[in-house]
Amino acid sequence: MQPVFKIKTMENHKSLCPINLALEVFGDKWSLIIIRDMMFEKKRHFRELLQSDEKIASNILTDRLAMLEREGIITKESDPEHKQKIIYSLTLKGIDILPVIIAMGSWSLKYQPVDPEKGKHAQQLAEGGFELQEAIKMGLAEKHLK
Amino acid sequence: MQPVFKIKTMENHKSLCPINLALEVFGDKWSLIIIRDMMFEKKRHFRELLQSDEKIASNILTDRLAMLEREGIITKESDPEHKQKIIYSLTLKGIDILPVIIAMGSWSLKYQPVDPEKGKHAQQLAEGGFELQEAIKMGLAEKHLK
DNA sequence: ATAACTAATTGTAAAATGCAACCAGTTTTT
DNA sequence: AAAAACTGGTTGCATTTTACAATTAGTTAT
Repeated sequence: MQPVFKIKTMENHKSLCPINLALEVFGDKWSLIIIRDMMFEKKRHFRELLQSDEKIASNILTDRLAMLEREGIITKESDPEHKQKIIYSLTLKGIDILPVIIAMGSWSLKYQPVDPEKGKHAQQLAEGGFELQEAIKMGLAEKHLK
Repeated sequence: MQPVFKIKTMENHKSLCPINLALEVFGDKWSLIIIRDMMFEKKRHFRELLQSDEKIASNILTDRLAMLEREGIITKESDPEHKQKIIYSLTLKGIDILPVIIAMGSWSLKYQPVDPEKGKHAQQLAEGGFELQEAIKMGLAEKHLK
C-alpha cells in the first residue's frame, strides 16, 4: 500500500461557513493571545510569548505556534546572529486579524471588568477608528513582512 | 460551616486584558456558532441549534447555553403556549458581539475557502458597512429584547 | 569550563469534547 | 384514550486537549 496524497482542498472542515473557518484557525483560548502579544507587546521570541499574564504552558505555545505557521498566520526563521533564537513574524493574513481583535476589545471595554491599564490599546483603537487601524497595520507590515 | 458568598468581582480571570476577557466568554469552538445561528438563522430553540452543519453534540449545547446565560449573553424562558418549548433570546450584550462576527466573516472571505452560499451574510455585511450593521442590530433588538 | 539561556520535549494528571443511547414530560396523531 | 413523535435535556464512556512540572540538546555569555 503506497502512501496516499492528501487532497488539500478537501481538508476536513466542519463546514465552509466563514465564521466556522475563522474559528477553526483562531477559535481557541490561546491563539489570539499569542497574536495580541505579537501585535501590541512586540513579542517575537518564544520566551517572550511564554511570559504573558495568562501563563500559557510551553507545550501549548509550541503547539499553537506550529499550527499558526501551518495556517499561514505566522512565519518562523532563525536569527542568524543568535543561532538559538527563533524569530516569529506575522504574515499579512495574520496582520489582517487585527479587526477581529479590535472588535473583541471594544466589546470587552463595554461589558467586561477590563483593567484600565491593560485596556489602553483597546481604548485607543476603539477611539482611533479606521485611520488608526490602518496605521497600525502599516507599522506591523513594516516590521513583520519582508 | 455556613455557605459562603461568592465574590463576583473576584472571579478567577486569567487576566483582566480585554482580549482575554472576551476569549473567556466566547473563545471556544462553539459559542460563536450558537450566536451566529441565533443572529442569522433565526434559531431560538434547542432542537434548531442542534441542527447546524457543524453538528454540535447535545451535551455541549446544553453546557454552552448555560454558560452563555450565566455570562449574560442570552436569556431563556419557557413559552407559556407550549410548556415543553424553551425559547432562547440574545441580550444587548449578546447582540453587541455582532461586530466580532462580522470581522471574522470578512477575514474568512479574504483568506479561507468559504462556500459562497454560506458566505452570503458575511459578503453583504462586509459591503453594507456601519449602517447595515446598525440596522441588523435594531432588528435583533426588536425580536430578542423585551 | 561553567553557568545561563534558547526553543522546545516528555510524562502524568486533569479537564473538555465527542458520541450514542436514554429519559421524563408534552403535544400531536390515530 | 393510546400510540407516536417531539421537547429540552441527561448519562456513561471513549477520545482529545490542556495543565503543570521537570527535563533536554544545543548555544551563548562569563
